[in-house]
Amino acid sequence: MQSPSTKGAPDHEKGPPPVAQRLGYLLKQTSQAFRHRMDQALAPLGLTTAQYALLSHLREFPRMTNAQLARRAFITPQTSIRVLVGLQKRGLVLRDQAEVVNRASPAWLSQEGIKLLEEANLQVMEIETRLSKDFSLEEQTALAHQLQRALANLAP
Amino acid sequence: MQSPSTKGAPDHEKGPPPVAQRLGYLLKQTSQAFRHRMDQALAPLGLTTAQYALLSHLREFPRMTNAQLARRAFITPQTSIRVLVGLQKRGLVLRDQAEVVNRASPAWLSQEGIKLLEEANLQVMEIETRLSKDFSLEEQTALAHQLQRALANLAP
DNA sequence: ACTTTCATATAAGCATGCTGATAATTATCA
DNA sequence: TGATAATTATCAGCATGCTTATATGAAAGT
Repeated sequence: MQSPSTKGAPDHEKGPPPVAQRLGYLLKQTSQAFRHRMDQALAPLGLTTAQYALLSHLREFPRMTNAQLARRAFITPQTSIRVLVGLQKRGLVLRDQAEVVNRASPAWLSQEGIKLLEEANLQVMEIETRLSKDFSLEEQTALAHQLQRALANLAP
Repeated sequence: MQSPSTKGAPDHEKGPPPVAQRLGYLLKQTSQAFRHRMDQALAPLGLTTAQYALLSHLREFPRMTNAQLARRAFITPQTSIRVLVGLQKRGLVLRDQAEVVNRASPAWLSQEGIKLLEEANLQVMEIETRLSKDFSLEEQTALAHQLQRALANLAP
């Protein structure tokens, strides 16, 4: 089977490289694999990756509003509100209507939420470690820096 | 604002590092940004990133069946069939029921599909280039290799 | 004071990723 | 041969990302 992209031709006539070799594709594949592992590890706790992420952010910075949470997680507020309300209905996250100031309603973790998050952290750190298990410290920071550069390059 | 994860404490008591510093999170963020750029660039052509990926795979290896396509793209066949049928309904992808062998129905691009893909490629290669615009060739391959290693580490 | 602008919350709809099902066909083995 | 296993296509349902849209307070400008 011969791909049309690999036929010899002058550069200006050549199409794009095979999908499997592109950085963007590799990035997606790796990130997807990571997400998949996370979902599998968290499922027994009744959590998804997005829910775990939201709990984690809220643990680091309690009393964030939905808008702040969304900015921190780099998702739209419409996406985060759904996850937030879901966790609130399960009693893992609390929000006090009485505290609403400027239309913004701060959220924080319940005791139950903190407990569940800590259980989840055990699973997640294992995956996080596994991802870079044969990376030296230098390689880990190199990867992080390169991803940050790539991210910056993509900014508008 | 002080995160609970950054308080000084013996290692065995310390919680996980801040979310924003974790490799998995950075990976997701970068991949998401890339996907976002892709969706924006492809929208004027009426294509999504997933549709573009499917068209690209099919251009490289025509006559793949849905199952083969899914394996190549590392997604489930249930996901790819939806995208495939959508493209088929728009006439960008063709599948001949008469050619069904072993229950498998091969797919390929219509002329229109090829044309649209080639337009899309112009946009996409620009983003792909932009991602690594200030990377030396060595840095590019280093990033690719590290992502491949991480991917392998995550494999079951 | 009135209007225009801004930030927030939240709903709704679409695409894509997943899992869980079904049905059909082929391959395999007892 | 007849039962069991594997492969394929495809449906349905759920979560999460996005965009578009609405409502409501707060702030700023004229």
